[in-house]
Order: sequence, then structure tokens, then C-alpha cells
Amino acid sequence: MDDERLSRVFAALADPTRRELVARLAVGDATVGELAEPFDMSLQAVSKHLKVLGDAGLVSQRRDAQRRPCHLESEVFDLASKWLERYRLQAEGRYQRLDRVLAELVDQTDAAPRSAARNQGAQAS
Amino acid sequence: MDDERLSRVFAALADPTRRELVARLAVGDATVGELAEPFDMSLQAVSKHLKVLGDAGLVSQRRDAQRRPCHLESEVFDLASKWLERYRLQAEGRYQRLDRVLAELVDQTDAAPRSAARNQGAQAS
DNA sequence: GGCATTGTCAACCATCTGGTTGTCAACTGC
DNA sequence: GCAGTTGACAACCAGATGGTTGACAATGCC
Repeated sequence: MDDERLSRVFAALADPTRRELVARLAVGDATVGELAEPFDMSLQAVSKHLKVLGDAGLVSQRRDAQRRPCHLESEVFDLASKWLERYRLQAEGRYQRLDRVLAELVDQTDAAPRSAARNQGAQAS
Repeated sequence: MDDERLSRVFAALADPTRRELVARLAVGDATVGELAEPFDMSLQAVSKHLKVLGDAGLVSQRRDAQRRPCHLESEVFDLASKWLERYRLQAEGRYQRLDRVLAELVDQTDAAPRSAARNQGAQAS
């Protein structure tokens, strides 16, 4: 089931147009029209791309009158990031540090965005 | 051009069969036949999957008589991993730490696998 | 109510993808 | 040299993907 989600995330990110949409949304939320504007492509096409990103869980949409502001979701990024990180390290033959690095990823994910001083003590849980 | 490479890497990883091949290769090099064995699929199909992984730069093949042992390459993992990590953090609204984390990824990539004590001092550059 | 704005849904089309089978090339070993 | 092993390449096929256009639903504004 994670497998299915991974497939959708990677497939969604395999398209350059969709990666540009992600990059734009990383700056801040935007409506479909705003997102479509820079592209030489119909609004419908962009809407379809957003649906793919949405199905992958990378993007969510609110409802604001006629508008549907899009928002980047971080959760599935974690999933893909961890998968990649695991095999990146193994490909380097340095999987001995895997546990520590994955723990750090989790730490970065779970910790509230309060201080930047979470690096030296770091709760072990 | 990095865009093209990213597209190929993500597209390659979007298929569950190919992710399993990567997982298997992370354990160690293997021939096409060895890789195909666990799959309910023709050798040619697996060979095609390996070609996709090869075109993406994720896997390389040596030549050993009739065999072509496959090897996992780490370089493009870096590329994809950094892309993901950047937007993962931005999606979390914590891009203020982006520079530090990307530097850390580079550190993990470049540093020889010698010590595990690279974490508390952490160069600021 | 009626019109403009914003975006989705449906149908259609060309191309890509993931599998198949068949053939062939490269190499080993008898 | 001939047979067996390992694997790639080509042709083919069904289904997915990425784009188009046209219709329409939902909402705000006059």
C-alpha cells in the first residue's frame, strides 16, 4: 500500500510541468488560474496535472468561492524522501549509518518548527 | 538538463518492479538472470526494466563473459534526494534551515565513510 | 435574474509504457 | 565446430498519459 503511494508520488514528480507546479507552490499557495498562467498550455491541462499531484497526496485544494487555492502537503514527501535516502546510502555502501540518518529525517519531520537548536542534544526516542 | 535527468529518475522509480530491482541491487550486484528469477515475468521484461534504470543512471552494467552484472549507482540518487528534500522542507514551511540541510546532504555524499562524529560541530558554510 | 469568472468533467487523439514472443549475438565448454 | 547459456533487440499489443476542445457547475457581482 505504501508501494502504491510511492508509485503515485514518483510518477507525479516524473513530469517537469508538475515539478514546476510543486516549485511554485513551495513559495506559497496559489489558485489554479495563477498556477496555469506561466504555462503555454490550457487551464484544463494544468487542472489535470494538479489532479495527479492531488491523487499522489502532494497537493491539497481548499475552496474559496469559485477559486480553489492549492497547497503543498509535506507528508508524502517524507515517504519518498526516506525511500530515496535509504537506497542512496546503500548505493554508497554506507548503510551502516542508515538508522541514524533515518532517525534524523524523522526528527526533522516531527519536531515543531520552533528552534534551530535541535541538533546537538536531540532526543533519542 | 538536470530537469531531464530528474524526469527519468522519478519515472524509473515510479514502477514497483523497478523499485524492487533497486532494493535487490542495494544488497549487492547481481546478473540479469538473478534479478529476474523472483519475478513472474519474462527475462526480457526485466531486461527492459533494467534498461530504464540504466538510462536514468541508477544502474550500470559490467561485462563478465555472457553475464552482465548490474550495479547500483549513487550519483543520481543524490540529485533526486536533494530535489525532494528541498521541497519537503519547504512544504513544511521550514525552508529557513534549507541551506544547512542541503549542506549536510552534500557532506554525507562527499565525506569518506570514515567517522560518525561529523554531527556536532557542523560547518556553517 | 442574468452575466462574468473560475475551474471541473467528458470525449477525443497521439504518443508512451509494460508486457509478450521470436530472433539473434556473444561467449563458454565439450 | 557445435551446443548451451545469457541477455539484448525488434515487432507487436493493450492500456495509461498528456494534450486538445466543448459543455457545464458554482459562485460573486450588477
